[in-house]
Amino acid sequence: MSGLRARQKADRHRRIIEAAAALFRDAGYEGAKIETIAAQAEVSVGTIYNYYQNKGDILGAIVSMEVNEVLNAGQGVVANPPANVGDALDTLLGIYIEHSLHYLSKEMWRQAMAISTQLPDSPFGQAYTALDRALTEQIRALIARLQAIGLVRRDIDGQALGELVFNNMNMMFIEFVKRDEARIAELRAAIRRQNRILVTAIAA
Amino acid sequence: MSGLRARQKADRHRRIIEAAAALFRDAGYEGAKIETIAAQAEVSVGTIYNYYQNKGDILGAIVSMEVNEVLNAGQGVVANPPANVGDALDTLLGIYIEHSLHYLSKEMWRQAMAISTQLPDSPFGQAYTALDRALTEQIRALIARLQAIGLVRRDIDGQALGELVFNNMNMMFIEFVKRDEARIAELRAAIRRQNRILVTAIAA
DNA sequence: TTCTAAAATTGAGTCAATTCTGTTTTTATG
DNA sequence: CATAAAAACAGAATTGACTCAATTTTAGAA
Repeated sequence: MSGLRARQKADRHRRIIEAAAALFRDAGYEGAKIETIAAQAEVSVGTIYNYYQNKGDILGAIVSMEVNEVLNAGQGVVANPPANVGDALDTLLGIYIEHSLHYLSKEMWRQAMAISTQLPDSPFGQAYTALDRALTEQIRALIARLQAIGLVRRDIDGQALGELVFNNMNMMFIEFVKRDEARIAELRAAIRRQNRILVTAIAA
Repeated sequence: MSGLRARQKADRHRRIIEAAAALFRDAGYEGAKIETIAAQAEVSVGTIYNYYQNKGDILGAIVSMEVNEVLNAGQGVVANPPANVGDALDTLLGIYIEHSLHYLSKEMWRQAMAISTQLPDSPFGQAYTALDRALTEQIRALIARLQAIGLVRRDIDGQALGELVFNNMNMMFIEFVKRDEARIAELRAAIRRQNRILVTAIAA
């Protein structure tokens, strides 16, 4: 049961994703027609829908890969954070933000975010929510680490703080991808300014 | 130039919105077909597209009315806030949240939010961004008021704090509308818990 | 090898948003 | 009042995501 069929399946998955990624990049999400993706991937339209529930799920698969890379990169910071609360947060969030436009254009992010709120119960909608949670959890882990080191007061509610920091960054990121002319440097500066309030409140 | 034509125009606008609102409520956003809205409003499909760029903009008009009511209600709190930082924030955000499901179902919110990120440059996309800014501004105004009264430290960056509070609430609200079973009371409690960190940091 | 049931693929067909083009209504002017 | 230009309307045609019944391919038993 794991021979030819499984190999073909994996291969078709890959071909579909590659075709879609290329087209999303070149023509934008709306501009990429399923029919064209199917032709590029050398499968039929029906087959695409056998692999993904809808167009959004194809984008979802690409987004998930991207965010998982980001999560991986973040691990390093959590394990070995800068010896200063503000810098630690800035470094972790900086990784998230700088990585974010590596494979995905702002337009792709806009679509992905839109789909995840529009269809929260679709495979991608659930995956996206899980990714958000994973990012929140990583921030919370960083805070816990800083508390352990003694850089953050122990009596701070780490869970609530992690949510606050993530929610703020995420909302700022949403606004960022909504404006094509917005620059990463400005985004990071704005978030730093907002976090400064927190940093002074929680530093040990 | 301001006689019959203008009156008919206003009347058609009203009829379209009323028909759409009723249908969105009964059949959901996706379930409401433009053709049906047109029939209900006694105009043709083409006419609807003469008044609104797309289906989302119709929903947008409804959402805007709702949010403007909320902004109005918020004014009262800003003018006369509870004599305690935590309660003041909780009261204002509480008004936002409690009002939010008055005319709009969670499904309608999901669609509205999705459209506003998907098409940030459409009429509704821009209007939605403006509404977000207005809410942020109102929170900032409350903070300024609390600083004037002496309940919040004067050296706090009111702008950044306002953004932080709004962004966190908004993100929590997004997660709230994504889960049909989520309850308002839990949402408010979670936000209160997050804000507690801020409150202790900024109270004079 | 040959056969059969299960799994997967195909692509023409459906459905609903949006566009397009010709017609009608309104306004402004002589 | 007549009339031409401008604005708005109607609804048929287009478009593109998604479905589904028929066909093909695969796995494994005989």
